[in-house]
Amino acid sequence: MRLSDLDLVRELPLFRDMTPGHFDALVDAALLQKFPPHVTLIREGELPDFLHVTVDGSVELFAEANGRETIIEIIRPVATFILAAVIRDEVYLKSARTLTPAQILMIPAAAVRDAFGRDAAFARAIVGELALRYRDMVRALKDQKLRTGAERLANWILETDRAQGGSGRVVLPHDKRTLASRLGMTPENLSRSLASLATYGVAGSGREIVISDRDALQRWAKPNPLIDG
Amino acid sequence: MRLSDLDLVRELPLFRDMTPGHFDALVDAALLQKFPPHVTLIREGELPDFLHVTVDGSVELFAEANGRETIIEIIRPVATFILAAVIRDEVYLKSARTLTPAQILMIPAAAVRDAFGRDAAFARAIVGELALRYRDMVRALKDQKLRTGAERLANWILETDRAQGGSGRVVLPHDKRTLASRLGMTPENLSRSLASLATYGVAGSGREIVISDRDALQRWAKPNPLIDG
DNA sequence: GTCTCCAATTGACGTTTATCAATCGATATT
DNA sequence: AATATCGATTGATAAACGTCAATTGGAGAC
Repeated sequence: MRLSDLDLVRELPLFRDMTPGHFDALVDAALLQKFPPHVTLIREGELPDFLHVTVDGSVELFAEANGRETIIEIIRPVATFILAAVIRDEVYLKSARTLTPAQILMIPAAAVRDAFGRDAAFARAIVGELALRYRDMVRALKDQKLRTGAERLANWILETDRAQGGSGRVVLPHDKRTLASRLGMTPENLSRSLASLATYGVAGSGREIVISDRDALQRWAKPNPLIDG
Repeated sequence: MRLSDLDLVRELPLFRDMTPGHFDALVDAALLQKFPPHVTLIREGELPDFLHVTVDGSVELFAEANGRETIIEIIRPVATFILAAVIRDEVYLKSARTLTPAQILMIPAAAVRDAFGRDAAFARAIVGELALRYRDMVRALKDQKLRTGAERLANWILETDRAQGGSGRVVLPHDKRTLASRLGMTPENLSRSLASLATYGVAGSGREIVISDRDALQRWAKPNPLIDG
């Protein structure tokens, strides 16, 4: 692993306050692997072997039922995923697949549980991380149950603009079909919803969306800090 | 607090393995209060003061946005709620309101955080609880995104029958409007969905639902252990 | 027992969303 | 440059869901 990558992992809230020796033990037991795009890393229903850390590239966590499939969340560097399954040692509820070429640090589940017992700071960090993730899921559920598709899209645009610096120019981090699945709609409806937001000064072309009248968009979308974060 | 109630709390996975002294300290700092039905205990957006434990009665956790309102989950004895907000010391994302007369044990947030630092077993239990709740939220989100309203209802009936002993007679634990909100639909649509399940041998009358052909219902509802638990 | 009240149901209608099919358009390939 | 490819868009239609209004029906009040 490149030193710079290791530093990035070290600075994650989950690992930041660990005793150096314990952190080294985790990293020593870990594997750093490169994957091409569209590779399945994890299949829902299987038991967890590793805690995964996305060092580079992005990963979609999705779930299937009946013939349908939906993206639950998208992981981008540097972040961990499937922590809850590792902690409980129960089957994955989601599958994981690379969206882009990706570099993933895989830490054996047993090593994580061991470090949890030894390192109080790590234990605290795990609790904080789990509570954060829980809250993210609550937000996502509220988003889904309390908003229409167009509203979810509008608020996603506002939120993503904020995350990208607030310039009013949003660059889509992936496919529109991927975004549609994350937002809980079909690609067709994403297209139509985006077109309908033109009324509020939103113009999309290719992978770029321009917000020309943020006030109008906000008035309509009613962003909510208890949903959008 | 009655001894039997205290025993019930003591047996919760969250407290079961605590050192007796630490548990007593928590309980000493706590308040046990009785509330009438339909009383708001917590308002979303406020900062947490207490970890709540439902000792008796049931509590709905709900959220509002725009003019809409939806139930995120329903807490029944004996269980804790809003643990994640207490851990992170961040605002509630959900409001809480009694559905029935209820007895609630309220443990000061500071005491919980203190016990977390002192008692390793308690820390482990908190992690387990949070991971469990996280997974419940993932399941709920999958339920919402991957199923239609009628499918959610059918699987809720199957799951509730199982929880009630599998007799094929399900007794609704609350209002139909409450159930509708939990399932993410309107009361009107719940009515219609239930009526449509007659095709698969489901008959509802008042607060009782009878499953006369479980196989047919299961074939149609396609229950999924990675959603329904 | 009758009345009142309110949840539940039913009907009619409009909106939101999904599905199927066709077309467009940008990118990559040869 | 012509062409193949695939994501994105558009159109038409149907299913799912929400809303408004009216009615029903059962539990509690008197």
